[in-house]
Amino acid sequence: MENKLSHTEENYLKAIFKITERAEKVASTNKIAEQVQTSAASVTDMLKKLNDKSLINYEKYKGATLTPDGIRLATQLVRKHRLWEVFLYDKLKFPWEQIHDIAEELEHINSDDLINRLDNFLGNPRFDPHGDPIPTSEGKFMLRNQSTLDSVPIHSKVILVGVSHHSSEFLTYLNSINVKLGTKFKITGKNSYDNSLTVESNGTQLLITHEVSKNLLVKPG
Amino acid sequence: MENKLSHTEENYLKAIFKITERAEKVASTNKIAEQVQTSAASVTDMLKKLNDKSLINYEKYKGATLTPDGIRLATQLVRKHRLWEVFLYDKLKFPWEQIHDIAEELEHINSDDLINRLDNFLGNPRFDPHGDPIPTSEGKFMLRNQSTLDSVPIHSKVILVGVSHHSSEFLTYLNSINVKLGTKFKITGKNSYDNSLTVESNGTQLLITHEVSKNLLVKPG
DNA sequence: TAGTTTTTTTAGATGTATCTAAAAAGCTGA
DNA sequence: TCAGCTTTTTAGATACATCTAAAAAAACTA
Repeated sequence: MENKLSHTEENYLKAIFKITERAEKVASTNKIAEQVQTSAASVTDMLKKLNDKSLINYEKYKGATLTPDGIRLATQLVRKHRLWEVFLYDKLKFPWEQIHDIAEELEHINSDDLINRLDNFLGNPRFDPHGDPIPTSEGKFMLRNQSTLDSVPIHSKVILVGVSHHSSEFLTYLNSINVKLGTKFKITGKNSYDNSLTVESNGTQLLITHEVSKNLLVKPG
Repeated sequence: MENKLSHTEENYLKAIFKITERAEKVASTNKIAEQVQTSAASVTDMLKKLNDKSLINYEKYKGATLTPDGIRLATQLVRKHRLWEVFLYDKLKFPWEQIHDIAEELEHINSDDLINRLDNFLGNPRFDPHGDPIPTSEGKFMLRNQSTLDSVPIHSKVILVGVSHHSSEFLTYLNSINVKLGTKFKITGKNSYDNSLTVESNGTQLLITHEVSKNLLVKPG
């Protein structure tokens, strides 16, 4: 845990964190390969290496989980990524669909002093421009009671507080229908045959497909 | 010139720029090795590679100079480095002796949009916290009529506008004698046997060695 | 200019991150 | 359960950046 990690190693840790954070208990070789956009063979090599460094628990054919050290490092990477996103969005006025890729690079810069000063400079934000919580320097996440738009009952009134995909395509689509964090929705209809929704927002009616609604995080409002 | 360069390649370009910017017409293998802290053999390998990419002119045993493309890239790196230094100093309130090393990492992030937005965010500064000029996005440098403190006549009054070494040791020493950009000096004495100076600054007398005075850039004031 | 010293290059390794192709292990369903 | 499919690993290459040791070229200097 004393040695600095390469960018590549850091990206693998983040990928395993991301995979095991949601549904899966362990991150399989193929899932990781997909996440870091490489071959399964390369992943196997890296898993051995990270296992030797005690950052993951890995056994042949059984996938990987993060060790406490691995979790700590991955959480700090997430903290850095999200704080840089706030900087790019709030200070440099980048549109939200462009911040992810630049933050991917900035997050690899290693200086605790830098990131803590940045945190203060930004006013210690607790959520990033996609609505994701920013871990504290101790690794604690702020939790929020939120649900996905596809799971709230008809006639509910909700506020968009986050998006669970950060791709430029998805966010650009949301821009085009004038949906952003803070946008209020009232569910006016549910179509059970394709799970699409009709909602009222900004005084207009919108059709939201299931593919979109399951990636919109909302709270009652 | 279309391919992205590795951090290492960029560091070599910067090193050659730095060497040929001052005295030397060409950058020798050994000078470069010293600058990037590696062996002469490694430098030879890299010079061949950069020559193949048309970023430098290199002939065996004859050292290297930058091509126009190489100059353009090196200048953009200098621009990025110095703008990040302004950010770290002005916005994050880092002391000036700590900003160089972090900017070394930040300068490798590639996004013209990022750096131009940063420039605007910082108010389009023309000099960095060490007093070095920041190139414009077109690669133009602001020049200033300045001289080194060791070369001004006795009884002159001058203002410190730059330092030509950025090492943490040197800058920490200047902090300790309460010298910073903008500090005014009056030369009260010159000791010809060791070229040290006595100066009046902030109402107190200081002894400045030749080693220090030749790295202080001043303008009349 | 011829010998000596310095500088630079070549040759041959090492370690990291990657790949493809093929083998091995694991899973699944008739 | 075992044949076939999927997943994962191994084996063997490639490319990059680096090193040390030794050879070659260039630069001094007496």
